[in-house]
Amino acid sequence: MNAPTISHISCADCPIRHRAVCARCESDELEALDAIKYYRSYEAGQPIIWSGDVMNFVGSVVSGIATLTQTMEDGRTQMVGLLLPSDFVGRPGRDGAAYNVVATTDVVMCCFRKKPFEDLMASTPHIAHRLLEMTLDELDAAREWMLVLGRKTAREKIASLLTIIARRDASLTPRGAVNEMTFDLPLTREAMADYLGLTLETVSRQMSALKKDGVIALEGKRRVSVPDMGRLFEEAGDDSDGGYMS
Amino acid sequence: MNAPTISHISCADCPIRHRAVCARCESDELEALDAIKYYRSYEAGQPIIWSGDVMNFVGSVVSGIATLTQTMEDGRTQMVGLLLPSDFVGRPGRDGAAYNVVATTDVVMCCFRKKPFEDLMASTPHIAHRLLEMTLDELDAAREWMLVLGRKTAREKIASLLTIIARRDASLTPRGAVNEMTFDLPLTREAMADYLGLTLETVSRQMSALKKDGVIALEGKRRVSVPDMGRLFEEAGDDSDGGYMS
DNA sequence: AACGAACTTTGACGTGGATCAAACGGGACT
DNA sequence: AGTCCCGTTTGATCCACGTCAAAGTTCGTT
Repeated sequence: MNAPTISHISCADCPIRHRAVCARCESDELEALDAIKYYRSYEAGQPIIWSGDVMNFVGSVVSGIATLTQTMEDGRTQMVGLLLPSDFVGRPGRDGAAYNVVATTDVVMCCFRKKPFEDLMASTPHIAHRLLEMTLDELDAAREWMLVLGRKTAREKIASLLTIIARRDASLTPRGAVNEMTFDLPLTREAMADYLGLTLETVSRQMSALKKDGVIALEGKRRVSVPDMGRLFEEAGDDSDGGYMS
Repeated sequence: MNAPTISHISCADCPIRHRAVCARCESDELEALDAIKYYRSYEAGQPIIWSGDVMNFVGSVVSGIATLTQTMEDGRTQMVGLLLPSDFVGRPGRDGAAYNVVATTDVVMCCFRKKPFEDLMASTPHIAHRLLEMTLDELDAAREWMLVLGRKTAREKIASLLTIIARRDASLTPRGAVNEMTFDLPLTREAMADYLGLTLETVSRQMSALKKDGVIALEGKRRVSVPDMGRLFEEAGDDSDGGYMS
């Protein structure tokens, strides 16, 4: 498993402080992006994009958390991606959205109108390359998740999700390689279930089981403490530390 | 769901007749690709790339079928992609392979050494753009498959797989929108199970059930006739015809 | 403080698919 | 023709997770 590349598309003065702006950014690129950007806010629970809609923008999440989901006619839904600050939304060159994007907390997006962005992409190879790297990262993540969905038990699925959230949280506020950590779950039990291909009851039961077994501790419903990250990786069935240690 | 973009990377004289070479190909691009290409053959069952290996090439499948799989320590394996002729393998800019690639039939690949290919990419925006489109297609496919793995029943999973193979087969040998078709299954029951997150016994049982119910007919073990594609799409739980009709 | 709404936990029970096991092709060798 | 090997089918049983139902928790509102 390659460590995800840290690279994203961002205008010059977007308040994304969560990751360093890509070192290869040229100032003229930033200015050009700056000229076509605008901000949009969404409230928790509000849809950002509906599958099939015409999408006339692309953009990055500045703050908050959004989910990418697919739904069947009968209501069964599967989350196919989790969007955290600095994540990119949109598919240059495609007109329609393929998934539902919903804000799970209040969300601020930094948007670029699609046409000018595509023009900029055509004239700025760096941006196209970074976009390719980001898309390859997403593809890796999606395929890793296919293994989780297809072959892991409920307990392993929960542990895998906690691992992913812990890893992303650690990369937002780096503190070196530590063996214990605590973080907030940004998802309801139902959203976790949609991510994992489980029911919310099973998620709840497995969370309780992991707590009983001392793998995690819960403060309230949402705050999770992991006394031993190595133990959590084992529970997830991962053959590595998932790129968390370094 | 967007119809997948038909676009791929191919040298000038590769015998890929299965899809038209991208119309935007400039002849100088083709010549440049031609200069760095070489062919490799693999026998059925032979590994092409092992996860974690250093990959010093990228390339396209010319003939045959290969699978992309991930494996856990204890042997559980999940297929994360199916490579048919004209599909691209490799991740420009990445050194290590993230998955196992195995030839399921005899396979011929048209390879490009990675470094020269990356140089060419840097100097030829068209190639980078096409690669981005292909990666976006793969991402869409992976995410669609996440819904299958996470939320569909065994019977729906089988029907979904048959739908995909029928669709790809139809695009290789176009014959207009027809309601019945027959094709060869390029996979063993075990490979189907690995794709679907099931056991081979369950795959076999569900195939028998679909046969008993008249959704499919089997000639031998591998040849499948579908008297009514619409019926198959319904069985797959798809809200659309999966892009097959046109 | 009392209420209600949304989320979560827990229990009892049913079932779809996994597991274990055995038999059944069909093609490639003697 | 026989037999070996590999893939496939089918059967019997089990269990992880889904389903249905009820109670508990948290938090905002009156």
